Amino acid sequence: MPFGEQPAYLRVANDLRKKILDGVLAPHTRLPSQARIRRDYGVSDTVALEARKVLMAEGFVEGRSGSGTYVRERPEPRSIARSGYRPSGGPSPFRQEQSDESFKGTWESISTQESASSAIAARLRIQPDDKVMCTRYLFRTEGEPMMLSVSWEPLALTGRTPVMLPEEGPLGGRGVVERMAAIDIVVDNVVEEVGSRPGLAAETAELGGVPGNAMLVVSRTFYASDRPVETADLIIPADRYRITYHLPVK
Amino acid sequence: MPFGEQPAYLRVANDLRKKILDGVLAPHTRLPSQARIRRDYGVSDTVALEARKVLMAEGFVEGRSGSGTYVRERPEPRSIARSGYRPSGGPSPFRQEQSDESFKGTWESISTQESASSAIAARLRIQPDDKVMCTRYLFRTEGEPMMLSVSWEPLALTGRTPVMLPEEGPLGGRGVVERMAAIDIVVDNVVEEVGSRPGLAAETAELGGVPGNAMLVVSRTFYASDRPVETADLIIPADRYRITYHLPVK
DNA sequence: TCGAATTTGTGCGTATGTATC
DNA sequence: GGATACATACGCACAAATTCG
Repeated sequence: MPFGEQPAYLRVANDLRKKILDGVLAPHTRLPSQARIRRDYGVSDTVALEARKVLMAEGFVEGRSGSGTYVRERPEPRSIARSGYRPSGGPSPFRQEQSDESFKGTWESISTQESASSAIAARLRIQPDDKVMCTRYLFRTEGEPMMLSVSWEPLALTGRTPVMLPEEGPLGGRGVVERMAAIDIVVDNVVEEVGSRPGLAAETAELGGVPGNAMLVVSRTFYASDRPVETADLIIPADRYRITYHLPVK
Repeated sequence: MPFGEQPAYLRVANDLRKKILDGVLAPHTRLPSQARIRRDYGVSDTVALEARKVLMAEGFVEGRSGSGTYVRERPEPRSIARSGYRPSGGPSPFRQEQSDESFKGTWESISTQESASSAIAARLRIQPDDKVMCTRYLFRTEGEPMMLSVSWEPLALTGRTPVMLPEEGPLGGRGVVERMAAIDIVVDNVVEEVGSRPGLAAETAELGGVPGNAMLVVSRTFYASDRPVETADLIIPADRYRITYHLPVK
């Protein structure tokens, strides 16, 4: 690569990106195939592959094995409502009610009993290696994977009660607040810490995208007055979703 | 790759990631070189390269040409409180920027009168090209740039009042809620939308980092009952900060 | 100061498996 | 089934940056 030039795979990626942004390659259309790129740009297979990888990492295109590489739609990120504040009186002019629907999708979950890591122990204010019930979720909306979630509950609270398993029994899948109420624990406040970090390979494999795509991570802890009763990490693709908080101002 | 297995480059990446997370490979230490990975894991050059690329995309390591691939330090992001809910009813929570420890710092600002873009007009529910007061902020904590902010207020509300300029006059720098109260507008709720996107060159130049580094973007709108009175974008480096909401559970 | 060895980053050609059409 | 396309994988070459004797 002579001085001052950029790598061939970036030159190809830049040209294809420009065509996408200019609308020459519209959403849902197929990118030139790897073999086609090789001929069109006079580059090797490797360069054509690397160029496609760049656009995939940037979220402009997605590869479908056996079919082709397609330009992705880049819709305005959808909002996920994280608090249900309503102004008192009158019909609410806000749209959170609709965003709430986004959580009405389907989900899969699996629960396992584990020992608390030091990080989780600190969040739940228990001792490391204390037993916790760990539940992993994959939420979908309209069949599309939307959110990964890992939840931890101290077994000291729920062990040997009907709500020990979050998704089993009469209150299965009813949420932390209702389940805890059933064993006389009043959940009355929650702390949510919102951050963003690159997605891990295991996460992007489930939610779509490639390793490194930005994820929104919500670390949520429910409290019964001052006592933590559940903590969870919610992992959400940052390019497709935003998180909305509606708060009163005192 | 037989059914049920994962690609070799992910197997290698997973193993190296585990060593980083377990502390076997501490920050600032060198990862095994590509040639070394090839021998250690019995894989090809391509696989070793791809594995390193995964870890680089995930932000765990950074490559230095000619020198090696090094484990990055990952400092725990600091929290920025965005809601001052107190179970016992403590001090008034608005204008966290000043009352909260994490925001004890300095800021610069500059205000200009502008015409509302269509996006801002929609957020403030005014007509495009209506006049707005636009104020740009750069917040610092301990001298470190922490947050960029751009705020818009409809001049139809504040024009020809003492609070027209957010940072001037007797209530300068006192926050939206107090300033609006001075002209008999009761700000009683706020919506914050948290998202993440790659930082633009202009933003990373002011906040540090390189273009493409993830930024947390909070789109905040203050309302007087259902009327928008101010909207702002807060732009925060995602690798250094998280945003904390403390909420009651109904 | 010089030069050799190492390491990353880029690039090439090829082969194979598997998904889709 | 055949053709096409993507994804993974192997082996190699070379330039640029760094390290070290």
